Amino acid sequence: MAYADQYIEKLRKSGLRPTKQRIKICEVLFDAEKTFHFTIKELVKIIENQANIKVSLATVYNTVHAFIKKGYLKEIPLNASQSYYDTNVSHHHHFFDVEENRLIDIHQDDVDEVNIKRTIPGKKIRSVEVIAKIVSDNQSQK
Amino acid sequence: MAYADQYIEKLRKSGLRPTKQRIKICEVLFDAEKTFHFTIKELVKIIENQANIKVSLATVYNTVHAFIKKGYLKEIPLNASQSYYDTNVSHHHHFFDVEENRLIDIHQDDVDEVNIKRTIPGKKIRSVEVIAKIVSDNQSQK
DNA sequence: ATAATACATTATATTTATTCTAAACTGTTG
DNA sequence: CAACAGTTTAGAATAAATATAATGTATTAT
Ligand SMILES: [Mn+2]
Ligand SMILES: [Mn+2]
Ligand SMILES: [Zn+2]
Ligand SMILES: [Zn+2]
Repeated sequence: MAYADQYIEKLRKSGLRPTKQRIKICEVLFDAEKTFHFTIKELVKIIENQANIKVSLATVYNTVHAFIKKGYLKEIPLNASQSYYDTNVSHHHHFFDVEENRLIDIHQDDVDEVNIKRTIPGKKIRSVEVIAKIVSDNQSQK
Repeated sequence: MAYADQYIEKLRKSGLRPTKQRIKICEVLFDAEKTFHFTIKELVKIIENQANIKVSLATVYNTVHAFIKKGYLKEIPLNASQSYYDTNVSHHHHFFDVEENRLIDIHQDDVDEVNIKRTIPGKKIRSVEVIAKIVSDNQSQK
C-alpha cells in the first residue's frame, strides 16, 4: 500500500475523510497503470473481486460524485440507462463502439481543434467533446 | 388536419398502423415550423395540453422508439437521468446550456469538419457529434 | 488515552425513467 | 361485417440513482 498517502491526499482535497472503504475505491480507480472507463456496477464488481472489504453502493456513488466534483473523475453521457465514468480527466474525445458498448479514448492531439463558428450571447464555452460512434467495418463486398 | 396523410405515411413506413394516438404524436413532433428538443415527459405534457385525446406513456415511448429506429427522430445523450430527443435529424451538433438544461442546435456548417486522425481496426465511423457545454459568461471583471 | 463530536457506512426505502404484461380495443383485409 | 393482427392502456416490474436514519469510525478536545 505504497500509494495510500496519495489517496489520502486526494480524499482530503475532496473533503472526504480517508476511510478504508474510500481508500479501496481509490486503489481501484487510481492504481491502474492505464486509465479506464466504468459504470458504477462494474466498479462495485471490481472492488468485490479484489478486496476483502465490503463497500455499499451508497458509498461508491457518494465517493465517485465527490471525485467528479473535484475533477478526479469525469462522467460521460452515452445513453439514458446508465452513466459511464472515466478515470482519464485530461481533455480528450471518444469512440463509442455501439455494438460492444465500449468507450475508447481519442487523444486531444488526434483531433484537430473543433472550431465552432457560432456563439450564444451571454454564454461562453466550458468544454467541447466529440463522440464518434463506430461499428464493425464489414467490407464483405468487392 | 391537412398533414394527416404525411403522418400516416411516416407511420406506415415505420411499420406502425396510423391510430389516432400516433397521429397526435406526429402532429406534435412534425407539425412545428421549427425542430425542437424534448424529453418524454415534456412530450406527454405537450400532447395533454393541446389534445382532447389521452395517450399512455407506453404508447409514447413505443412510438418515439419506432421513429428513432426509422431515423425520424434522434436521441441525444446528455445525462444519465433522462433521455433527450431531437426532431432535427440532420447531421448537426449541440450547445448544452448546463445551467438552464437546454439544448441548442449548431448547424453542421457552423463547425469545421471534425478530423479524427486515428482509426480502430475493423471498425468504421458511423457518426461524429460535438457537444459544447456552455455557461453564463460573467465577465464582471475589467 | 478517553470522551465528545462530526462525519461515514450501511441496509433499506424511495424516487423516477423506462420497459413489460395482459386484457380490452381498433384498424385492416377480404 | 367478420376475423385477425396489431394497439392501447393501466398497472406492475425493473433498475439506476438518491435519500434516510441507525450504527459505526475518524478526529478533536480534554
Ligand atoms: Mn442520457
Ligand atoms: Mn433510471
Ligand atoms: Zn475517456
Ligand atoms: Zn438538435
